[in-house]
Amino acid sequence: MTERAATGARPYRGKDIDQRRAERRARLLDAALELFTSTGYQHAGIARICTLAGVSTRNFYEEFSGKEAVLCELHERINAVAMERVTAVLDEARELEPAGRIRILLDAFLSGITADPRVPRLAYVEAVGVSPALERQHRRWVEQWASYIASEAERVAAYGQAPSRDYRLTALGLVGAITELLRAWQAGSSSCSVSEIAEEIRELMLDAIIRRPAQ
Amino acid sequence: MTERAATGARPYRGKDIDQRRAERRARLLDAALELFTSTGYQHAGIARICTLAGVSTRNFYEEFSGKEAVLCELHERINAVAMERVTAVLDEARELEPAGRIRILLDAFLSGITADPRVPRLAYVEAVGVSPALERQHRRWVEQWASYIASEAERVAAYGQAPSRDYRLTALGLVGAITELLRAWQAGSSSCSVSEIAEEIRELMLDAIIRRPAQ
DNA sequence: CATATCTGGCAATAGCCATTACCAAACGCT
DNA sequence: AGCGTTTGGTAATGGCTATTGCCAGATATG
Repeated sequence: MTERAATGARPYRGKDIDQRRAERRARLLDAALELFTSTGYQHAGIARICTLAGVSTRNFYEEFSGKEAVLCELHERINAVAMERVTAVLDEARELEPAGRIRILLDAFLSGITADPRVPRLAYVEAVGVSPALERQHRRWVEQWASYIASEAERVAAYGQAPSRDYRLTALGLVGAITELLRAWQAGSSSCSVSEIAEEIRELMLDAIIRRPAQ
Repeated sequence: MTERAATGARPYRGKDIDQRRAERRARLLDAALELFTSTGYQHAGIARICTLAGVSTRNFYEEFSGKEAVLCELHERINAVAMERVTAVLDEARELEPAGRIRILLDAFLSGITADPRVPRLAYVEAVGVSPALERQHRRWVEQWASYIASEAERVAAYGQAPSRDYRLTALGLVGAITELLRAWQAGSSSCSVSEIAEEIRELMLDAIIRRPAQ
């Protein structure tokens, strides 16, 4: 009688139960991305997100603990997807010379992140200064990107094209440079093109890594 | 009889009327800076700001139109003060060689902005993604700082130590690098010292400006 | 075909907080 | 010293929105 209560894997409305949950989740994330980047995170109401997603508020709370949880997941996904893409591309180019790897890394990252202008907007504007938790998450990713860049720099150094030194701060600065250029790009789409940004960052990065020992 | 209503410059409680207003304003700004950077802008209530400032909510609305106006003014002041300081220092060093000017510029900016950790926190974390108006204000200042750096770079170029080219994007990236390093510094005070940041940015900047024509 | 069970939408609730009306007290002028 | 005016604190109000309880409809199974 009551022992069937724990089933839950039975198809219901043509689809599996957690399949529908997943679809709702995806629609909610899409709608949230849209609203967070148009009306802004603060002024985006849960009701509106649900309406846009075609999901009731009841179901919203079945998936997320609140608005901030949605923002967290979006932020996490954006970074994870970008990181995965970059890692995959760099794994392909294992035999390439270090400087070429950096070019590849940047192209992969930038083409991915600028495919949808809402993505950099969410990651670099809307998700800033929201809560201590999100701030920690953001710092974690920044550190991760920085150490990724630093390890590539060390590879260049091992190749003999750059001095052997601690690249942590340099990498952190480069992450900031990329972030700011993307933020500017996203704010006014007329000010500069993606290829210009890519070119600029590439030069900035190579100059910072292949640095003359001292001045 | 009623014509005296427009006076308002008569001393009231020992002090002039607009003098007291100015003092209240200052106290409110101080209290807001403190709360915005501790509990965060969003979760900082107007009542708390007033309590901390020793000012009633009534007087708050006499000075500011709302919480966001306070944040705007803080953001504006921080940038204006920093810009003034940098301009003053550079005016002194009019005869210095261009590369030395850049060193001076950075030292002045960094020593000023890091004197109070709350300042970079407010400018680079709390004031981000709050409203379209604040975002515009932020962009205005970023552009201003970037063009300032760009003009210094052109000075280096004119001196013959750097190629003559468009430095706008480079400067924008450098602003981002500075911002990110300060954001990291402010987040965890143990990760890096101000002097390390200063050193790093100096190198980053000089390398980016005194760039080999092409590679 | 009927019933027990699950699902999801609607609307009520409840808490929070900005904003302002009002009143009491302080102050300067005559 | 008294009065009219200005000041400032307090407390009420009003609106907004996140959150959840409840019910009607849908669904699979016996």
